[in-house]
Amino acid sequence: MAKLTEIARQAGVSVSVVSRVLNGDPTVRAREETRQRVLQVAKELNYTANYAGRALRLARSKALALITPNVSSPLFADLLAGATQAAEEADYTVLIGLADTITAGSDTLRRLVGEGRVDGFVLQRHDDLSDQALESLVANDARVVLVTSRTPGRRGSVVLDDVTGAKLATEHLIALGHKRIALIGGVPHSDIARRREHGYALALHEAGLRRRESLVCRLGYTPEAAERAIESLLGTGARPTGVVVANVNGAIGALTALRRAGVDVPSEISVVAYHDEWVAEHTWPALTTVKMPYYQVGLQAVRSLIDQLGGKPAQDLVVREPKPELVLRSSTAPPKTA
Amino acid sequence: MAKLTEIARQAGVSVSVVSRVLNGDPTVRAREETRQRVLQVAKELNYTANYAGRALRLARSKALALITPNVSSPLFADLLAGATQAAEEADYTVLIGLADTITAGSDTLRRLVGEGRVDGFVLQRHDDLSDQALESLVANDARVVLVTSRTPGRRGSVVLDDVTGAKLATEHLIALGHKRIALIGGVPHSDIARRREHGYALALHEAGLRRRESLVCRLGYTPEAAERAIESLLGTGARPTGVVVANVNGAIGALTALRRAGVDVPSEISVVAYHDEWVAEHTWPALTTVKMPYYQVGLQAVRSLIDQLGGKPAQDLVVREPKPELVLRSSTAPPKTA
DNA sequence: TTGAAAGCGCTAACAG
DNA sequence: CTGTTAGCGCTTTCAA
Repeated sequence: MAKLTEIARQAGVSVSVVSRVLNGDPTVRAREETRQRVLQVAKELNYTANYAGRALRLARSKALALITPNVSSPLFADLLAGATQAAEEADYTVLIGLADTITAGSDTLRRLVGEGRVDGFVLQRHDDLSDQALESLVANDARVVLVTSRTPGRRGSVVLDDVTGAKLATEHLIALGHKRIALIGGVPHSDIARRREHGYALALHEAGLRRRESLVCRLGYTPEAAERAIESLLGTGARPTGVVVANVNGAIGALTALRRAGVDVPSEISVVAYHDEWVAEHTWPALTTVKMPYYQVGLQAVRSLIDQLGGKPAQDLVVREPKPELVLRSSTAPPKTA
Repeated sequence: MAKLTEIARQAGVSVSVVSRVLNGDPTVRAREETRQRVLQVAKELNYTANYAGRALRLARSKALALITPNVSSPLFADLLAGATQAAEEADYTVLIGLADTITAGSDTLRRLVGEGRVDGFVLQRHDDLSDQALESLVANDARVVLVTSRTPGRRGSVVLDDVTGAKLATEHLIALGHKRIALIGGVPHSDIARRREHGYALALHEAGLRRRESLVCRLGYTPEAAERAIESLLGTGARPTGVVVANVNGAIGALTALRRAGVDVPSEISVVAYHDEWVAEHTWPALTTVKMPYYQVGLQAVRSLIDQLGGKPAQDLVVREPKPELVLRSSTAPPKTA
């Protein structure tokens, strides 16, 4: 790879001029002719700045890491796309890290920035990483922004408008005439789960419906957890006629469990899922979902992060646009007895 | 972050000693006492080597990129896990890149290594990137290994044993007594598709069954493509009683299309899919699949790559272990008329 | 308007 | 057994 000295030699100028011209240094004050010559030679030699040299000199890598518990989801793909977009705008590169290794005691994060591999990161916490663990990991580090989840006593996060989304899902069932509506939510101490549950409760409350503790399950977002939730729901005396599942994957599990139990969807029980992804179109019946603006979360998160790295105060953002959107498919219908 | 000079000062030795001790330089020949002191101080100061400094000096980043058209699949997660494992063994880091931007004219790849961000990459080509385009991109670059696909006239690849896998899927239907077996394969010019089709043909041939051109569709691996394939298959005079779909996602689309057409699976048509992933358990009916060793592909690919970077000649590998495995679920049964 | 030179943190060849 | 030092490619201050 061509380097600065090479360009300088061929263009008959010094390296410093080359560097300044190539970086569009505002104080270029180089003769236009010289400038053109430098650019010309750089192009001819197909110059690309050596990353390590620059990083060493600037003490900044211009790279960010996006840490997630799970890459293999279309939802993550959206998040990534948004993050990548924002990174490009600011000439940053985004690396992806698996959160498996991020546990309370781990110093993976500190190492990543300590080594200077990345300047900061966007962290999507694992659902069962406690608030304390999280805080001990990231403290008040300005080089981190949390996504989809946040933690008390710490600024720097971008989350979905979970309450509006969950409320929308619940309202859909209410509008269809359902009165006994169950919630299959996340694990008890997650703030995400709390917000979604709040949206659910809000919708019930506004409709004047009673919220029954026996109708809310808090086992988590996996298909298996939802299967167990359905089993317990079917075991109760007053079966729900509709259920909102706080996650698509859970909803898929719920459908499986209902089918196994011989309960028809939607005629006996309606199911609506939080989050939309392509499989929802291919389940049986096809899932009615609420689509959330994940792309925006990624976008805002890295913008925030870059702002923070630039010294701006950390913020806690809630993405409200585009608004949560109901995607009507076939898993919801009016209750039989309505 | 603590740096070498700092450690040297506190330990009362020179930087070179520190560097050698910390890197486990075989020629350490340092007094055990000195060694311990250095390690001690390094730990106290929580030292981590600055990445840029090292990369600049060594002219190697010790990082690899895994380039893929699609992160959002459990299959990719497996690949990644394998790659990460192998990378760790050799003290490399793996970055993930999206292949969207990798088109014929693009210099993204060249740039990545040109900048010195990565030393090489594992490339999973996009299905509709032609052989020529691919070759023009990677030429005979020793810093690249191709996964799941390969291209004539180029060494350095790791692929699945597609023919055995597809053969296994087909044999399963044959064993159930099916005679008219269709294939929903990949796009025509893909070498992956060719190998899978070959496995299918081989199974038919060994069983003495005739292979009918009207029963093989080559529209690609997406759910939509498979839906169209099913429609055309149902339109033909002699309907198949079993179909092997060369990809899970396609199989999910196939199930949707069959349901829409009112064709019962498996009583009227059996469906078996190539590749296993969690959704297969949750479709209706649950999909019988052939599970392929994706993890191993990732593992071997980065091992190969690291070998190549070390100057060893490029190889073309086929992963045969663990063997393709039939995962029996509910989408296959003997044909009605058997 | 341009050039010389220092120095980012590290490794390794060489000298003691 | 340990220290000195050059230099990787780059940016930037200072001088010309």
